[in-house]
Amino acid sequence: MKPAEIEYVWSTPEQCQHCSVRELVLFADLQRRDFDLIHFPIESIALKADQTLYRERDPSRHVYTIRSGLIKLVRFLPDGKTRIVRLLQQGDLAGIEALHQSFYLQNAVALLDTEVCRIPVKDLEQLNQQTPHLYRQLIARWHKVQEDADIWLAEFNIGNARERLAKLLLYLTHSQKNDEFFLPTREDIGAILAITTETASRIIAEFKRQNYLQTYGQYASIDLNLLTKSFRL
Amino acid sequence: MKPAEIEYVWSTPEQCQHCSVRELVLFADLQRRDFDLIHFPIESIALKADQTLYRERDPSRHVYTIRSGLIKLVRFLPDGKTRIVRLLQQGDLAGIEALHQSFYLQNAVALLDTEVCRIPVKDLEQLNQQTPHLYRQLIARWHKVQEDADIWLAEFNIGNARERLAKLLLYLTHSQKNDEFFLPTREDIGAILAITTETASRIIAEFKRQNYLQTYGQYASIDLNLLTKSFRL
DNA sequence: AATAACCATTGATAATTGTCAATCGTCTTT
DNA sequence: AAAGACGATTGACAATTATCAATGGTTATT
Repeated sequence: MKPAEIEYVWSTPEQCQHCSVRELVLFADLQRRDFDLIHFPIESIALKADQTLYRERDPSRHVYTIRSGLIKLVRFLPDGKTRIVRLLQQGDLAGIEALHQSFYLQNAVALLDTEVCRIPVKDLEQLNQQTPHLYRQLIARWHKVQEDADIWLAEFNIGNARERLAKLLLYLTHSQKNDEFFLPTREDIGAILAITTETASRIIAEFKRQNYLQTYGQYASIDLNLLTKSFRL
Repeated sequence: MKPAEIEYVWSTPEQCQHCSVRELVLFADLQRRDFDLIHFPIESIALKADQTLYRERDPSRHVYTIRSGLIKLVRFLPDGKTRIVRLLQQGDLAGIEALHQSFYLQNAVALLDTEVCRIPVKDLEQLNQQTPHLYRQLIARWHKVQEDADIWLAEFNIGNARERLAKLLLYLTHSQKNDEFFLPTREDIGAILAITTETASRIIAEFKRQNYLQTYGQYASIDLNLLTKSFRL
């Protein structure tokens, strides 16, 4: 990306069409002059649903800022089972482990059509040495890894399946501006909560019957009052 | 800690008695001259088993390097249940979230008599600005948070209770030099694996009967061959 | 030594979840 | 429109785990 383009983006973010830096929350603290330091290419990548961004053990030469859409981070276990260890959405940084290790730790797969910006790690590290304005956001990203891990470990893995699914629904709504949110397939819900596809399906169906949940294709909305009261969340 | 003391530690690590910097793996990459930059106090703290180092939502003004012992990071859920979200041992950094947030995310409780070094965050941040040799290790610590979280999410929460307990035992041995390792109480095992105390006890007892496991008070050792073959780990 | 406190273990039973299989609904392809 | 593919749902039953309760063992305290 040429400096002129960055300048353009920086000055009139509204008009950003391609690979907008405005969405790169990782660069949120950068000052106008910091963008002059960016001489490396940042490519915008459009992923279709189900496409893989990177795989576990792939050489990790880039990190990816998510501009829109939804990414699942998946780990395959020796026994063939799979586990979704995190969901990433707008503003999140995928592949952050590239900052310390030469390969990725998980598989990153798009759940929806998803746009990401690809940032070379080498250049990012160099930029970090040239300006102090990046560091804070990097730490913030690492911090979010820990926060999310805590939530996933503590909230999504304790109590019975109904309670866990209720917490997942809350998590999915909270990260949306409007009421509707993307509801993963029952198989993916199972991989998130460590339950079977059938159990996930049964509970989703039950929640729909009890009007806790309405679904519209792949999307859904919840009745927050009913749900929180029923589960004391 | 005075520069002279640091110098002393640096030159003859064997003779370190109090709050040895040698153990501070966070400072592993620091050069001799970097230690001259450390003008802030690093206190050594001795925790008895069951003592709390810090609590969730406490103001987070320090990070803690663990010199010896074992720390559990605990989260209490609204419904009164508790979950152990990570174990920290020698070389690990407790309270790393202090680098980005003004309060701790979890409760840190010693499982054993534990020695930690207390490092003020403000000073650590300043040191990080004065020398480039700290950054790498900080990233390494954040990275480990993610690695551990992945393991805990993927390994300890999939499969039935017996498989999960087998994986926990492997995890506990792998982090020890010798064969013996600290075996948490059945209640803590339950809080790690999201099973009840009784289930944990039943399986531990079963493993002992099958000679997968021998216990010696709070410590234990496993028959690695038997265990891995029985569970294809 | 006796008692108390605490943790581990075990039993009996209920509740939850997994497994295997069939059906339903929707969407795509022919 | 018909057939096929795929995911969601449901049923029946088995396996696992939780719950409630009692007992055993160890350690600390009196």
